[in-house]
Amino acid sequence: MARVLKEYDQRKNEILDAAQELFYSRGYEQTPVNSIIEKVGISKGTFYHYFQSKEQLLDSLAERVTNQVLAHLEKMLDKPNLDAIAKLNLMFAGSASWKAANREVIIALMNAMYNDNNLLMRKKINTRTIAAASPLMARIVHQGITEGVFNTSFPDDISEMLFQLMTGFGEKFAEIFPTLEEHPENKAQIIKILEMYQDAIERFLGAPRGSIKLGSRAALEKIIG
Amino acid sequence: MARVLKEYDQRKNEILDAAQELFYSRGYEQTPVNSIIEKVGISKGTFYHYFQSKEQLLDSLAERVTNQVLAHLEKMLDKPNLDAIAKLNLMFAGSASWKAANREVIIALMNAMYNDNNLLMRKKINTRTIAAASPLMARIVHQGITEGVFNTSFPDDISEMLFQLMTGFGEKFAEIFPTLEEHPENKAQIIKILEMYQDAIERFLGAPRGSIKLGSRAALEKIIG
Amino acid sequence: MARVLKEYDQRKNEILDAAQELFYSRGYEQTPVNSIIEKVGISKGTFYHYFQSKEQLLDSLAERVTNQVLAHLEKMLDKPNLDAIAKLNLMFAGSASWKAANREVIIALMNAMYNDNNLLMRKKINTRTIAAASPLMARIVHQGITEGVFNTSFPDDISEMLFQLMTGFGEKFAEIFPTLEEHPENKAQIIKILEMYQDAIERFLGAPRGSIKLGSRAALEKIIG
Amino acid sequence: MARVLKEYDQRKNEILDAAQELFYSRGYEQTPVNSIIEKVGISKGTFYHYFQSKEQLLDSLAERVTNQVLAHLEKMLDKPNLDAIAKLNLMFAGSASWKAANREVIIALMNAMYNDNNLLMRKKINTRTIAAASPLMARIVHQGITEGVFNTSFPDDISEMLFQLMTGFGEKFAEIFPTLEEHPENKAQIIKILEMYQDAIERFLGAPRGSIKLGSRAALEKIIG
DNA sequence: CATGAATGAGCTTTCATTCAT
DNA sequence: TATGAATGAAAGCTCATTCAT
Repeated sequence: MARVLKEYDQRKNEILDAAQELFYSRGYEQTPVNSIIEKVGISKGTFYHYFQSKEQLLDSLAERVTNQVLAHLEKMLDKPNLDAIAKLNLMFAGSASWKAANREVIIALMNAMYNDNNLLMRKKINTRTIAAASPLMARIVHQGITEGVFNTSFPDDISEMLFQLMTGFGEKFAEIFPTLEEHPENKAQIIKILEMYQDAIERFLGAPRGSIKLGSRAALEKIIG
Repeated sequence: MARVLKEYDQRKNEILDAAQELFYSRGYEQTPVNSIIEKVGISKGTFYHYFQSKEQLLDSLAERVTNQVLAHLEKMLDKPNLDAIAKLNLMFAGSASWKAANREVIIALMNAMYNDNNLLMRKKINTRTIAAASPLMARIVHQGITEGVFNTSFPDDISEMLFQLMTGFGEKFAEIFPTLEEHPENKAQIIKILEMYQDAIERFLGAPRGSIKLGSRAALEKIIG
Repeated sequence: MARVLKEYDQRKNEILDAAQELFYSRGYEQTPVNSIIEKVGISKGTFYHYFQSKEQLLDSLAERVTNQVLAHLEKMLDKPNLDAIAKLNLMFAGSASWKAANREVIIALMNAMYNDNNLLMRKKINTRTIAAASPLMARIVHQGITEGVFNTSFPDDISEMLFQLMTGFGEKFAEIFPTLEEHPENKAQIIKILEMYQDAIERFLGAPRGSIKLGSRAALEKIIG
Repeated sequence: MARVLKEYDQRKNEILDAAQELFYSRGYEQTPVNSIIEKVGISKGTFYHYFQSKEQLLDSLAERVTNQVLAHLEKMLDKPNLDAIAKLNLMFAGSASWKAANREVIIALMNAMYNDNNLLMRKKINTRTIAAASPLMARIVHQGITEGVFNTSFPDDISEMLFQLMTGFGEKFAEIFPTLEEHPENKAQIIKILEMYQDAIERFLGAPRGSIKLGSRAALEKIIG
């Protein structure tokens, strides 16, 4: 193999990129180190020059994804004059994977994330994201209470539960979405479930009926047709 | 090895028993078929006589566990003159793993189930249980609506969400519980979270404040001290 | 590869035989498991069916060699009417590798055993042999004391030292022997060193001058010419 | 890493120092080049600038150790008016590792040298030391013969055998010494074996009874208590 | 029904050494 | 002199599954 020298960080990210794609599509356990290095075009030794083990690579990956998500969230929420409900809806809409424009990408993403081969990776990313994002969300909940639009006795602990619900919705959506092509009648069910989760979050937070949007109707229509 | 003849089902259940214990304690992927047959005291050939593959064994196991849980639930709910809230609380209390009497057993169970090595098995059992138990719960929700104590527009879909919440509480509990020995101050947090989940379920269902009990206070005290 | 079924012990010994030959000729560390299985004509899995690890194979091998040596010694010494000196000389002569008839075999054996690639195996075999054979030798020493031909205050500990000397002689012999072809004048040195070791053993044991023979002169001549 | 320029020999010795420590504590085969360069704080390239290969480093190390030992011996024996027995005892006492003051250091040294991971290094150092020190010892033996206190027909070859015995004693000592803490009763055995080796050397050289001391009783007591 | 020897592709990891900079 | 990214052959080992008996 021709020797190609690169900057440390660049090479490291190349490996992380390749691993992310492969882990998403095949799962962590089902992805041999060999596949990763082939994809990057490096040798075994180079891989282990950057990561002590395959598992450590998974951790690095989870860390990177979490940081990206968080940076995205923080940037999005950095608008002082937004009210709590707007911020929350922004958060939901922003983190919703469906904002992506086309079906194929979404299906790929769904298969990637909500796949039994990927439970470990998902768990790691989820745990880290929840830990890091909970304070952000807690701040929004407090703001909502101050604004008089939320009403809950558990502003600091509630965020974890909200994440659970969102994850739950994500899984349910991922379960039904791929069936739409063959069973267009399921479209109604998706909408119903969306409304159920929105209703749940509203009740949870004691927010006004119809205030919470897990995604704009327009965005949803764009995807599920 | 001496040849031992046994009734087909008995032998099959012996294998399932051994596998269950090993999968719980080490995880599915981390348990080689060899360990299972050693534990049971049978040969390779015998194992593959009863199960086509290791994965098929996992499925059988998930099915068996689900059936047990379900039988338990159905038996428990087979009391026509119980009101919906009583039934729901019975369901929560019954499925709560903490009803077990002593700390050690609970810690073992927690480590068994809420362990990253066991994500796949947990997922399979969860999915099956939710699918099978949702109709049961839906019936209770409908009963509650009829009785005028519940108020929701999604009586048929809500049960899945309720299971999610319960699982979520289980995970949170499993996370904090083992720390109690060293940090008794976390006891307050467990109680707070319990109350949060109860509050959430009440709000979801539109049930009266204080009506839902994820477990009696007495039972909880018995365990967390 | 065609599946060839064999009895457990037979196959195990086939593997030990192959390993012994390879370890002797190349050394333990320098012999990959792959070479062993190729030589035997079995698969990786079969190898690990019989031995948990490569190191465990080495231990088994050392054990087998030791047992063979010991069985040989015990059989040889099982003559009640032999006096101590005769027994000891028998032991030396018997264990002397040079009793083998021809040069090539001896050179091969020498290279096999007294080779820096083989230090670990040699050490393991030595340690085991010494531990097992010391009591045998101690008994002879005691017999000699009783017969009035030996005189030492350390009859029980001396055997280990005797083995050391024999090993030492073996190494020295192995060092000089291969040079004889090119430097026939070294023949005298070998004889001198042989006499030195004999003299040393006699002095240790307080045995009569000229009583100890590490090998008959005739046998030696036969080999070194 | 900042580029650090040092005198060639100084840097080379730094590498040798690090390697010596690591080889002693982990063994040659078990010490990767990476560990050495990390310890020294240099790069891969620098290492290979000073040593062509890892094996060549081992040889350099063995050479250095041998030279140190030899220099020590020569300095010690550079006293014209000492008689042969005194010189020999000085040699034994001087090379005995137990002259070190405290248990911990000795145990560390024992573990370092008499460890199966270190057979190769030990062999190399031994071989070199024996080759270099034998003439020194032969001179002492000749002196002893002249003085009428030694009596042997093999003054020139005997030294190698003496080294073997000393090594043998060293190994035996290393075997028993670490057990003393738990089994104080082994102390008597150590003393007995010491006496056996002294007796052997005396008989060997034809030296007067009680003349040879592998170490002063006082020094021994100081260590084994 | 039961045995257990046999398979072999596949895994992760190691590490002495090279070489462009 | 010095750096450290890159190499890649080779290692030991795992384990679900097969099949002759």
